[in-house]
Amino acid sequence: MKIVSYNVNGIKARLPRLLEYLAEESPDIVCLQELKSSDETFPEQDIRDAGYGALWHGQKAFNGVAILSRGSDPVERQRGLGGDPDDTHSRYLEADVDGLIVASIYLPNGNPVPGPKFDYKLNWFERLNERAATLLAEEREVVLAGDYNVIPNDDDVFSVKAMASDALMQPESRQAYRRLLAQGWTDSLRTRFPAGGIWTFWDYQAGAWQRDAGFRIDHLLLSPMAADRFGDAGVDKAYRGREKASDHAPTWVRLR
DNA sequence: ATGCCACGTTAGACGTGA
Repeated sequence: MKIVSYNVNGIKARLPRLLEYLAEESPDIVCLQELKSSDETFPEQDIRDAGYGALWHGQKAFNGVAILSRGSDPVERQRGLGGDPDDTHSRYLEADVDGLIVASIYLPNGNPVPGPKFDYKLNWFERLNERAATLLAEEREVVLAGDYNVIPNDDDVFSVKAMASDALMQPESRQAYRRLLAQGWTDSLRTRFPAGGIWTFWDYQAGAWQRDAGFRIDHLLLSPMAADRFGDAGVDKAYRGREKASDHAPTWVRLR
């Protein structure tokens, strides 16, 4: 089964690309981020007509996450993370999908550094890690899929120098990601491509796509039981080159 | 050092992204 993480950068603007993707690739599960849509304007019927059940956690203008499942309805387990009752951002959604636990994650960007947005990112990351530890304790097949807004290693970015001061590759961001992995999660794409050099995002600006100036920030983490079923992982890079594309490409893992 | 480009909101720029 193919499980996808796709930051669509606005589901209204990206709906033609998303429907194409569903029709052409027939992924089994799709975790979406950056819906930029309130709950009321989520295109439920279009997605249902494409053969997918959906669960979404929207927000007006920015953030927003969803989980799509081909031929079934995801069963909600949790929306939002615990640990901060004042957090109003829609960045986390967790569901049971045909026996698999799946989370769609949109971790805060955190720029500029330093500042309150970076503090929020690190705090949110700690809350995610607490949730992840709870999920591991269930000893089930779990996939944590999303835009983590973290470049894990120097070989996950086109230019270390160009991004050195960015929140995506600050030591604190990387350490939080490493602490998450150290709980026992498997980074699918890293497992498939241990030498790095694989990008999931290319900026709209400065001809980044044409220069292949990208980096890897969309990750699918597997619990030990899910990792036992690991088959393959990759990036459907061609979708980044289409008309009216998102700045992220669909990133996927295949479980046997 | 800053803007580049794109989206959403909402009718002129501005907030946000990364």
